[in-house]
Amino acid sequence: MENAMSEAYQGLLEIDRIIHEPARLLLVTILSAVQEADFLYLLTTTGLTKGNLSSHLTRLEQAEYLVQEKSFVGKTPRTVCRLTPAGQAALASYRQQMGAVIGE
Amino acid sequence: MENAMSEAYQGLLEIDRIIHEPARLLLVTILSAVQEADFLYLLTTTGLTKGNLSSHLTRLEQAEYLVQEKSFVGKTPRTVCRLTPAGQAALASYRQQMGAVIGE
DNA sequence: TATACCGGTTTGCAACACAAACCAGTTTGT
DNA sequence: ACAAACTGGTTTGTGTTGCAAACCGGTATA
Repeated sequence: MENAMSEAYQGLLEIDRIIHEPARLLLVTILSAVQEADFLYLLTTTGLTKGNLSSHLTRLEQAEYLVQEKSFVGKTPRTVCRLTPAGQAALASYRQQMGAVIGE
Repeated sequence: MENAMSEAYQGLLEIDRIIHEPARLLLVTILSAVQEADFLYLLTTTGLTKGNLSSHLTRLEQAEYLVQEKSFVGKTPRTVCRLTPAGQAALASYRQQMGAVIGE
């Protein structure tokens, strides 16, 4: 039983760090709920600074967990973000792993 | 509902980083199950390197989440670790917060 | 007397989360 | 018309920290 335990929990050491970071977990959790959100919406709902938000979005984009689509609304720029299937899968997997550790 | 959501999840940004770190979450999870464990037991069950294990234990000790009691068994040193009440409380609180986010 | 092990700790470094400074463009004030 | 302030972000600088490797005092082995 102790062996079973340690094997079940050791997965923690390989958990997805991209998602595990609290700010990004917050972002992907929000995005998984609303499908689509722009920079300013994420800025106010998360309370992150602009710099932080920008860099976390970039990191998630590099991981191909989300896409940022840049456009103009009238004359002001607008960035809208959406999770990719890979991002949704990564979040689902993370939830499952963490659920096993903290939960039941 | 979106407001309720964002408020519920924003706590993520203040989550306890001491516990949140995977290696330490693994350690406190194990310790919460077995009450007491020595360095070598933790070394083999976690698969951490000695250096890593040592520094994470030190960090948890500084946070007063665990105590390390050093003694000698015959002529070889032995370090046994046990969670403090504060440590148990911190883990319980962490589980609750993360459970709320990942949805159990 | 080396040599290798034991039970750890300390050191060195690359990664990174964060905030502050910055930037191109637009609107507002005078 | 010109400057100042605002908008929607990005880039830069820095302190922290997670990690592995080197190290350390002691003990058993050859």
